[in-house]
This record gives sequence, C-alpha cells and structure tokens, in this order.
Amino acid sequence: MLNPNAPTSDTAPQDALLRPASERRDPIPMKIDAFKVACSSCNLRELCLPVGLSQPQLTQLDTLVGARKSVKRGDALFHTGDSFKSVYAVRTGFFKTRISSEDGRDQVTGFQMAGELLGLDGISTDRHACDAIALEDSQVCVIPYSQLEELSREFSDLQHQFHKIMSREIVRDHGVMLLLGSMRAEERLAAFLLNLTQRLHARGFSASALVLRMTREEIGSYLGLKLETVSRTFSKFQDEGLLEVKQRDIRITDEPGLKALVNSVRC
Amino acid sequence: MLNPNAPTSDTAPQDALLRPASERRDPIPMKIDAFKVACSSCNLRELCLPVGLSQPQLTQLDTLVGARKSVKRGDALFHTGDSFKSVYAVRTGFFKTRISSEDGRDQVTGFQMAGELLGLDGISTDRHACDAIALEDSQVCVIPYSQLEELSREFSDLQHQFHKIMSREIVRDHGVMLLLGSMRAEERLAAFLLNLTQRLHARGFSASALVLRMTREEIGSYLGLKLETVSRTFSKFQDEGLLEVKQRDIRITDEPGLKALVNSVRC
DNA sequence: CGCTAGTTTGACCTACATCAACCTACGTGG
DNA sequence: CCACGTAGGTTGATGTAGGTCAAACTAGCG
Repeated sequence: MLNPNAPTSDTAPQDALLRPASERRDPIPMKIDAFKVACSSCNLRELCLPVGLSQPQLTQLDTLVGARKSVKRGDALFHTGDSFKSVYAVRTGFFKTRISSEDGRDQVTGFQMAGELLGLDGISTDRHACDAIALEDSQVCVIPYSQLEELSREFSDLQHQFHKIMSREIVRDHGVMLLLGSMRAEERLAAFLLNLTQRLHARGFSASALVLRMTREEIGSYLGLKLETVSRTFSKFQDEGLLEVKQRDIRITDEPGLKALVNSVRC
Repeated sequence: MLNPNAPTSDTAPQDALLRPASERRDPIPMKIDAFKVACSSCNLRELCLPVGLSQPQLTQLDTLVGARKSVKRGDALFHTGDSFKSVYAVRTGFFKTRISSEDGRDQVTGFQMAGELLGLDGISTDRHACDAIALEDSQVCVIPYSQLEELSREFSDLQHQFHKIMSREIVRDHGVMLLLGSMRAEERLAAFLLNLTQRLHARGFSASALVLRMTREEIGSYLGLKLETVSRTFSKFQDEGLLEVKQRDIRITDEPGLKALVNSVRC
C-alpha cells in the first residue's frame, strides 16, 4: 500500500480530509460562498469543536467559523507574541507547537492533527505564547475568539465542549509531564507512538502503520531526548521486533509489546 | 524574623489569609450565614476568579460560591476518578496535585497557593484526573461547576476570566515541559524557586525568603529529579552564595545569580 | 548528478540516579 | 522533661542512561 496512513475500511469518515491538501477535493459547499466553512457538513465534526451540538446549533456555528486558511509546510500559523484574535481548528495537515526560552533552546509542546484546536494558549495574555508550525501543507478553520465566547454564552453545549477541549489539553500536558519527569527513553518513545496511532485510528487510519510527519529532532524535542537517542531507540525497537522502521514509515508489529513497555516499571 | 513568609510592608493585602488556618481570624462575613463565602469581600479577589469583575457581578458570584471546605494537612481534596462537580479556589494553605501511572510512579504536576484554582482537569471527562493533596491545613472555596458555567453565560467578564485561568494553566504546563525537557538540575531548581517567590510576592510576601511547604521528594517529583539531587543542588547553591538553606527555610541571597542560571545555556 | 537535510551508528563522556550511611528535627509517651 | 522513634534531609561512593562528538549513509530535489 502506497499510503500506510490510508483509512481502514471499517471507520473511514473523512479520508479525503486527511490527505495532503493537493489531493483533496472539497465536497460541494452548502453555502454559496465557496470559501466559507460549514461545520455542519464537516467530516471532522465528531472530533472537533462541534461535538455534541444539535443541527440548529451547528448552523449557528457555521456563521462563526469565518474562513479557512492555508499554511505551507514549514510556515507558521502564528508566532509567539502575535496578537491573539482566533483559535484554529486543523482541517487538513499536521502542526507542531513549540516554545523557546531566552537562550534559544526550544521545546516542542505538541503535535496537532485534523480536528484539534490550536491557539488556546493565547487567551491568557491576548498574545500567542508559542509558535505553531505546519509540518506539511495544511489548512485550518479560523475561529474568531470573541465570537466563540459570544456564541458559547448562547449555547451551553458549545460552551461545555469548549471547556472540555481546554481541560483535555491540561490533562494531556500533565501526562507529558509524567512522561518527561519519570519515563526512560524507550517508554517515552513507545508512549509517543501509541498516542499517535490511537489518535490516527480515531480518524479512520490504521492503528498499526503510520508516516511520521516530524523529524527525529522534533520527536526528541517533544520527548526530552536528543535526536540520536530517538534514532537509536527506533533501531532498538526494530531489533526487538516491535516495529518496522523505514525512515519515517513506521509499522507496529507488536503492539502488546509496545504497550507493555509503557506500563512496566523498569525491564 | 520568625515567619520569613511574612508580608512585605508595601504590598500586604491579605496577610491573614496566608497564615495557617489555625492562626487566621475571618473578617465579619457580609452575609448572615457565617459559612457562606463572599468573593466580593475576599482579599484574594484580585488574584482569583473574580479578577476584573464589577461590584454587581461580584455579588452574583457570591451566590455561586457555596461553601468553604477545610482540608487537613496530608488529606486529599479530591482523588483521581472522583466524580467532578466543582472547581476549588485555594483560600488558605497549600496544595500539590499529582498523577500516577499504572505502575505506581507518580508525578507532581503543580503546587497551588491562595487564589489559585484546583480541579480544572476534571471538566474533560467529568472525573478528576489527578489527586489534590493539602501540604498544610488548608481551606478552599467550593465553586459548583455547573453554576459557574451558567453564570459565565450571563457575565462575559466572568467567562473571559475563567478562560484566561484555564489558558494560563496550559501556558504554565508548557513552561514545565520546557523545564523537564531541556533544563539541567540547577536550572530547574532555580526556575522553581524563582517561580515560587514570584507568586508569593504577588501575594504580599517577601520575594527573598520563603518556607517550603513540600518535601525534597515532592520538589524532585515536580522537577523530574531524585530527592538526593534536589538536596545536593540546594547545598551547591548555598556553597555558591546564592541561597541560605536551613531545611525548609530558604533565603535567596543572590537573586540575579539565580536568574542568570535560568537564562544561561550551560555554565 | 551533486547538494542538502535528515538519519543512523559508533566511541566516549557526564549529569544524574542509585545505594548506603548518617544526621537532624520534631512529636509522642514514659 | 527527656528519650526515643520516625520522617525527612544530607553526603559520599559508584553505576548508567542518555548526551556529545564525529563519521558515514540515504533520499529528495533543483
């Protein structure tokens, strides 16, 4: 199979959306304005902000999500210090967020895929607190924040869903702290791969094969490891029969083995 | 000075609130119900949920904050898995939050002092996702979450302040990731101490002297270090003239030196 | 076809962990 | 009031996971 991130047959609700933008063909828009986004007809609505909303609420939400924005691979959706106006929902593509310390070290704080929100850090100071960089040509839905607040005052379902998303980010961050604070390299990488595949699976992709959109260095930055350690750990996993690794193409050949790594203390 | 956490003379808005509960004497409550809390008259209102609210809004908020709850040193305010009903504002005392992995390792994810909110992690799944443990006898204000959502649909200021608090937690967590992912032991401890004193200072305490409410092990867990390393690093800082350390009593004698440590790359 | 960015692998080094002994302070009961 | 127990803290000796430095390999891409 050419694309190992191809959707599995059982769950493939939005395959088209997860291919590179160049391959994608939009469904006929429900509105006349072809550049207008419609959450109500979006294949990601079960993963994104609209989760749990009724049809009339969705129609309202459509009025809020103003436009799509394309971001080329390597370009930033926003930078640290940019004034905060909107949050963004990833529609297609893949992002990383990173923060930098004064002395130039930086830390990747997350990888975002279709249906996930970017920019929540900006609410606290009205300025973005990280850089969001596209790891492949991507498209996001622009959600003007003041309008989101407004609409979520009207619809408690939307309000609650938004709070859930923020809370989920906090819980995720605490999980990463546990990983960074107490796991060894193998456990970190195993946890990372299982997290990625689990999220891809929720989007209709294979749970056992994936194409990494990020470099070893970016993985290392996220996991608090050097790129050489990431590379060596991949090789080790391959030697042990847990994975097949061909550069960025990964196939998980022993998922229970990987899971055991994450849950076990040492050895 | 007996209590090195004593408020400085210039900014001492709520000294009484930050002493152990046993020493504290409440102001005469504005409501007849002595157990009722009044945000409108709380000395922490400039640090807590009410930031930026008008007087009438504060009065509304008073109806929401139902009760105080006392938590003895060592006891849990809530545990992982407890059903989520409320968030809590620390009124007096000091807490830690921690998460545990299946294999028993745990990670301290934060330390909370007066005016800070606990329990935001619970929104995502309707169950608390961490344990909150009092590090000294403490008191919290109970804020029923459904009512908070309701009221924040009425008052956009409250809504925005609540969002800011959640966003700030996300930004803080990302900072901790940077610390855990790329700083060395000395930098971590220096950053930790500076963060603590900065927060204590915002509450009217000295910026240079503090009493740690947590053990070396808890500091280590938060910073991704072993307790011996924390202890050694304290000793090293003392030898270098950055700190005076007497068990949990810390006096910062060279703040610029500490700050330089955090901002410099190596050495 | 040659450049460049990314990756792999090896040899060596170091910051921190581990293990262990001892010290300190405080609370409890005699 | 003292003595003893215990939880927490310090310090030393040694081990090791992962960092650092370096060289070679691979795959796109102009």
